[in-house]
Amino acid sequence: MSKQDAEGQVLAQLAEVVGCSPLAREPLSAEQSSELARVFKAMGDPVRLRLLSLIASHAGGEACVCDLTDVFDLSGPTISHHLKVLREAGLITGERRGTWVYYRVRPELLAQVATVLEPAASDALPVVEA
Amino acid sequence: MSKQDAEGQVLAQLAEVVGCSPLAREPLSAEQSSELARVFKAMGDPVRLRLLSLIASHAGGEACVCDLTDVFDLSGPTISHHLKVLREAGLITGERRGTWVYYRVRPELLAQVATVLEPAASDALPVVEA
DNA sequence: CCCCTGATTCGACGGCTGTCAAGGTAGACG
DNA sequence: CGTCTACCTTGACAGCCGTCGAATCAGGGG
Repeated sequence: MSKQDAEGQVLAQLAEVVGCSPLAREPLSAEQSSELARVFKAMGDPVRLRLLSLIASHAGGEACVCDLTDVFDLSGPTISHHLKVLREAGLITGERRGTWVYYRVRPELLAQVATVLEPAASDALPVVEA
Repeated sequence: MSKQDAEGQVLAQLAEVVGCSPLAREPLSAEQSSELARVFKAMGDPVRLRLLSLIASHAGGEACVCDLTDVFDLSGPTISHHLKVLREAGLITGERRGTWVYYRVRPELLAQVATVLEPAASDALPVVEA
C-alpha cells in the first residue's frame, strides 16, 4: 500500500516533471534530467532490461518471479534486487497472489519515455503531422 | 578516424542486434539486452541526459564544448568525460573545427531506442492503425 | 503446530563510476 | 618560435552498484 503509493508517485512525478517535452525541443532542467535519468539508470543494466522484456512479453502481461529466476545464472536475491530497482523506478508493479508474486510492466511510463526520445528523430525521419 | 569507426560500429551493432524488435513482443536475448543497456546506461546520468538535451536543442543541431561547460558546476575534465561516454554509446558525434569541438546527436539511435520502447505502450493506449 | 517452498531483506565484498587537480595536445595568433 | 585558449587524458579517491550467502518473512499443507 505505501509501497504502491510510492510507485504511483514516481509515475506522477515523471508525468508532471517531464510531461511531453521532447529531448530536442528544449534543454532539460536539472530536476527534469534527474527524474528521467532515474528511469534510464534502471534500464541501464542487461539483467534488468531482460527482466523487463520477459515480463512485458510474458503471456497475460505478467510473470511470476520463479519464471524469471530460471532464465538467469543469478541467485534469487539478486533477481529480487533488480526487480526492486525496476519497481522503484516505476517501470513495473508487483502483486502477491498466494505463494507467488507476479510482476507486470507499466506501459504508461514506457510511453512517456518514448515520447521524450522520439521527436529528436523527427529531424531525421520526416513525420506526417496533422 | 578509428574513433569515428568505433562510433559507427556501435550504431551498426545496435541496428543489427536490436533491429526493430519491440520490448513487449518477445524477450530480449542476453546479447541484445547488453547492447541496449549500454545506451540506457549512458543516458542514466542527470548530467549526461542534460548534455544530450542541450546538444539536441541547440541552434544548428550542434553545440561547442565551451557552451556546455558553462551550464554546470562541474570541472572541464568531468564534462569531457561525460561527452566521451555519450560518444562511445553512439549517442553523439564530435568534430573539431579549428580551436573548438562541436558535438551533435545521432537522431537515428534515439529513434531506434524509442522504437524498442513504444510498442509496449500500444497495449495501454489505443492506437489508430491503417 | 511444524515444516516446506517462494520471495525478500541484510551484511559484506569486489568492481565500476563520477569527480577533481595536474599535466598533455591541438590549433590560432603574433 | 612562444604563448594563449580550448579541449582531452591521466591518476587518484570516495561513493555507488551488482553479486552472493545467510537470515528472515509469507503462505500452504501435512
